Amino acid sequence: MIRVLLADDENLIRSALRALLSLEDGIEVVAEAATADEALAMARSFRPDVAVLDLQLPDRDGIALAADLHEQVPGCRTMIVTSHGRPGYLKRALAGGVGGFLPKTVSASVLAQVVRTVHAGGRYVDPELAADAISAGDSPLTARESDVLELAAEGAPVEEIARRAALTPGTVRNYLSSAASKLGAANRHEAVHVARRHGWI
Amino acid sequence: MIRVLLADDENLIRSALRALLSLEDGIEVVAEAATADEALAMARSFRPDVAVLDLQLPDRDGIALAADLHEQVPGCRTMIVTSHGRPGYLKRALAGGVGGFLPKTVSASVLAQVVRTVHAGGRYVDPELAADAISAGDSPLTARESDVLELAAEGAPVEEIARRAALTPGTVRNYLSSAASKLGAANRHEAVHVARRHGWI
DNA sequence: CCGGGGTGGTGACATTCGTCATCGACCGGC
DNA sequence: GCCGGTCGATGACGAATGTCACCACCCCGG
Repeated sequence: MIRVLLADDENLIRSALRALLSLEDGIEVVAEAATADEALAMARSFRPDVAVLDLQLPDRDGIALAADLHEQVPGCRTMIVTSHGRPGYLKRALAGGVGGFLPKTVSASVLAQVVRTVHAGGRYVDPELAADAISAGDSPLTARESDVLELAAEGAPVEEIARRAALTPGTVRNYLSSAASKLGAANRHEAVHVARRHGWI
Repeated sequence: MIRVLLADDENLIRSALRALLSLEDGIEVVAEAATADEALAMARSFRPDVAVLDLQLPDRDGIALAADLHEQVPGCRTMIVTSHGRPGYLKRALAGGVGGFLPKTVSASVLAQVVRTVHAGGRYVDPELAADAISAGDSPLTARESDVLELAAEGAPVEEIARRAALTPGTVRNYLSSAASKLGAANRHEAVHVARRHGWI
């Protein structure tokens, strides 16, 4: 019997997934959590075999949670289910030792199959997401460029970004400018959109 | 027996909801659709009592779909389930005759109860969303301001917005300026964020 | 019929932003 | 030890943007 932990902030989805997985032979949902912290606590006490995580949790993202789980609950394999299959996330997830990465558009039988695959130590990535990730490639941005672009995401003026990044306004504009040109955007706001679409910020 | 149509682009969620609702007495899922067009066609042939719609469908949003359903499939009541409970959407939905509006964070039992309430001709709105909507109030933007702000959402320069809106760049700047000041934003990009958060665009 | 509000426009002005050249410091690899 | 890349900064220039004042038109309600 594969013991599964579910982590998703949406109650409805969570209980729905539970209902789905319970219909499968050899799979048992032993715990549910709505936040990453809750999931971590649950995992420590219930010791599940596989953790099925949503990518976006209220307190932090599923990738960070997976890393914590691997560290604190050895023997618990992880897989991520998400609505927004940005290529960058997939790379980060795989680099973090996540065993499966699926969009929520897959069918229930695929989900159950992937739970089994991951439990057996295998890996599974949705073919379409994989294709996106390969064609999208790595982020061309440097670490600082990503930081600054992220701070620009809310539409704040350069001066505020500078304060929040502890940089000179001039430097901020340089980074934004180079980021925008790397992303083929006309300005930083379009650059934010491009980077978001690729999962680079 | 309440006959239900499910419309959600995410296969997993859809079949999970089906599994959930099927556990309830007196509720039967008679059709599933992944797009608005598909849902419309399904509804015409299956004549469901209640349509449970996702807010975001690939071809158009759940509110527009609900309007089409009311027109083309009389006797079919509608309710919307969503991950993103922006206040503006709720208002638009209720104005469009939608009977129920829920976030996906509700429990399965609430969902089933709301299906029954809506089927009986009643209305149900998640209390928290209702509170948000009331406190958020109406959009302070005029029709044109909203249009222009929406075109600005992708970070396009003023000139492109002007072309796409068939306006002079100067006029566009006037609208954006007044929209930003109404929203308490320092620039149009921040204004876009504020408007998005409230569901006004 | 008059006023107010929304729409669409013009012109001017100051500010912000994008771009570029250039500089120094630091770190890694060859 | 030198070279290249990233980080951080400065200054300068032109273009884009935000802001304001003001105009005209239309429509609707009082």
